[in-house]
Amino acid sequence: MGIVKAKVKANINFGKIEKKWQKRWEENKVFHAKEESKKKKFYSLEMFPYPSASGLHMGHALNYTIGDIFARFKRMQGFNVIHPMGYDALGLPAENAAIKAGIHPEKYTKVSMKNFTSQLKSLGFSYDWSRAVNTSDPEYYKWDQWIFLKMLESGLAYQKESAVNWCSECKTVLANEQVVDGACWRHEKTKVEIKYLKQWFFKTTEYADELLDKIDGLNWPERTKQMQKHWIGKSYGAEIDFETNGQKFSVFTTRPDTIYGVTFVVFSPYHRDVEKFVTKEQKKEFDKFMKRINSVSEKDASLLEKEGVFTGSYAINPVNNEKVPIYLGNFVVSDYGSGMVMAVPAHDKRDFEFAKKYGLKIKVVIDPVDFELNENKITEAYVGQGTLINSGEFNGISNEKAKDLIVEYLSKKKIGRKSTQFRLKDWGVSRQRYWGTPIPIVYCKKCGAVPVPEKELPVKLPKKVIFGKGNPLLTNEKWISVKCPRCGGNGKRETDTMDTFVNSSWYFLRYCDSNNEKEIFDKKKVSHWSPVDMYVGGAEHACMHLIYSRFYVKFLRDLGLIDFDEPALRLFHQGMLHAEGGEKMSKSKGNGPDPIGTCKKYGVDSLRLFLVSVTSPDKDFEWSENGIDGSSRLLKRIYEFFIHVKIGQNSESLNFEMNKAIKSIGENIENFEYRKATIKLREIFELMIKEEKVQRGVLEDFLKILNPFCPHITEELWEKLGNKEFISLSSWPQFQNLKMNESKKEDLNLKIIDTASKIIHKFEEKGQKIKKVYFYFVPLEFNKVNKEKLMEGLGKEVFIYSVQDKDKYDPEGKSKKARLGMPGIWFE
RNA sequence: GUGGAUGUGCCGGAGUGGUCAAACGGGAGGGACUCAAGAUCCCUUAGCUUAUGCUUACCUAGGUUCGAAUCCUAGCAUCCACACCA
Repeated sequence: MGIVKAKVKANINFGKIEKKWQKRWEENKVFHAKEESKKKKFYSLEMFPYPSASGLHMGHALNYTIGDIFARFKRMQGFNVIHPMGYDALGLPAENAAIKAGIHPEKYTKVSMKNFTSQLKSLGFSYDWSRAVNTSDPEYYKWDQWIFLKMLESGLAYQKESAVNWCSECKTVLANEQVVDGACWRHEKTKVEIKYLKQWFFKTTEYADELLDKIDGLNWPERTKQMQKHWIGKSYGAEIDFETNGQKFSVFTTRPDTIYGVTFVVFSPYHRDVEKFVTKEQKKEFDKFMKRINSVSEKDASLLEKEGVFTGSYAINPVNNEKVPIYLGNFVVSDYGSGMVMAVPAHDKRDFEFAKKYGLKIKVVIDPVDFELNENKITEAYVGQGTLINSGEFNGISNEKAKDLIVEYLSKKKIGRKSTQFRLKDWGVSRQRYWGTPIPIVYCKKCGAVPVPEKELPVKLPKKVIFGKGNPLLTNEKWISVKCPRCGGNGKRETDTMDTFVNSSWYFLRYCDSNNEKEIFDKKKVSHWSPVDMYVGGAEHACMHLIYSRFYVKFLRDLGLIDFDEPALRLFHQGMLHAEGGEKMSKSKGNGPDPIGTCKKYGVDSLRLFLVSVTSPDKDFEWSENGIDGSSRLLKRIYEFFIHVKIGQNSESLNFEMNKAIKSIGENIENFEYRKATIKLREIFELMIKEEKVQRGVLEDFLKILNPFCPHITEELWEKLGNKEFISLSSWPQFQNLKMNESKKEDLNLKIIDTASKIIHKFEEKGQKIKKVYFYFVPLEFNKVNKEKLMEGLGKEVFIYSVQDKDKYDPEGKSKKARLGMPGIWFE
């Protein structure tokens, strides 16, 4: 019999309940978003996933749980919520699978997406699946191509030569991530070479100022904003014209005040004109140097020690006509400024290091004033302030002042000018691979690069290509050969595809009208739902994706397609999930718990609750099997309680506490303090089970505040209470100012008496006699206290004031200490 | 190096200047129920000790205050991001 009893007790079957409600939600289109609603809209979005073959991982589950809780909460608050999901389906892994396992990327992606969809559905997220987008669908990337054409028309898309990583074995370009220790990921022995290809760029720099200026208006995490600012990196300085072999080139500097201290000039090895400067004598050294540099990834380059080589040429400093040697240096960034720097070793750390290494001259031009800087004994660069010396007519001027004066002087002489520079580069969008959006361009011998006409879009990816050698698109001759759209002559298609960040830069707009076949989206629909009100995703996208989408939105706005400036008003980054034991989770180690398996074992609601109750969602946390067991236990107890609870009048204090919980949990969710909310839920549950009977309203309120976290079990219990409608569509309980105030007033008096007598006791212990006690209350509380009670409780003469009283007796300004719950106190 | 964040008991973490030996969860120990296990429930979990008691406690050192985990100053440590941007 004991076994039977146990069975009855453990009667909750999470899996069955989950399936039941997921099916009902879907059948009743509970989470479909419709424009006609009179309610205020709310756009709740999580970053869409790349559908990889390995399926959903716990990080996804965390990301989407955080977003789903928010969306469900907003829905209950009465907003018309749009909460879509889709797939960022184009990308390298699918192509790698084709190369390594012979699976066509299309098939790989289809299977992965199907798998993702069923997994996401089984986790009970409240998505409107009817709006799903798939970026590998020609009906989607058609609009990527359309935007490309618009960029081209606006002069924002252009071609220029740019360096790429090249593997001579694969005969293909490698992404930075495919470069491992300077060699190809598939051919360890094949060193990566640098090749220059003509590639397409988007002029992100055109919007640099706006991208920078609008950051402050965003309700985004501070560090993300900081990162974007740094990424855009606006700096003020001057361009100065140097001359060599009769050719002028301008150098950007933030330190024009040190122009007289230039002792050499350094070019980036990737500078376009580098070879022009290399003399015959230095050719050998130059070649040796270039061989050592074998990745375009500046990350790699930055790990190298400072290295350089003399070109054999000299440049002339325009202010004093000094001849200085031209070097190449691996620390100079090719895309920043003009790809070259004037080196002032005495006053710049990097230049100093370089000069020491190659025995170059060091010339001091700023006198630190409080100590002497000797050129022969200098051990590190002096980057501080001071007075100019060795600087011709500018000697004796403070270097800060000299900055402006020298720029003025340069402009007058027409050898330089004021300038601002951005670290932000134009966005190179060409990728020499298959599984991306084809660039809608045809090359014609007569007409050059000709855009494919809009009505011929989409340019679809051909299915028949060969993977593994070179760019797969080059292997389909039939697809490549087309007539030139302009002259009708023989042309060839562009075989580069676009960076996949292109696809993700505007997907959130397409969600608003994802099935539109006629246009990119309906303007009205987008302006109804957008911009995104709440965006949840990983911090790793702080720069790339989140800048590119801001850029796209500004561009589409200027095209007149949308009427707002920023893609997402509020942003939240979830924390990183670590495997049990603290290591990073990785597929290779196999130490990541699988969300689907976990749900089967403990239930979806248990997982959801656990994911947000360990720590605050923006902090990293460690997976714990025990922890989820704890969450699961709580849900079982809740279920158990609801099955057996007697409905009837409960204590007044439970009503009061429930009311408080409604308020604070609502605030907690709004601020992503999910953990605190779950703590309150536990507390209120503990109070509830102490009651003999509980009112129906209290039970329902409890289910409602639990619903965003645990939607399945709450639907089930909601129905068991006799409700016909979905709890997911019910409204968040109203917070009311309940009575209880009476007793609170008592509390305040008692509390003050208690505290004050403690202090009095201390004073009197020290031998100080106290006769009078003065209290200074905040105005709100001033009326709530009772002077007689205080006198009685303390046995002293009591004076009470409001903080605002002008003629209060307050010798030590104790009234300033008053706050809610505790007055300022002064004794005599 | 630059920018940001953080330091609380065995662990994860709440925490408003007084109600803090510090919520909640996990872990550990003990007990109840059971033939037993699981589940569930109860208790304990800084030290002395068992008293409405004392001592030591919220990174360290100072300070403000009648009173500090909470405010200020300095230091130390940890984490994250960007890393040679001229």
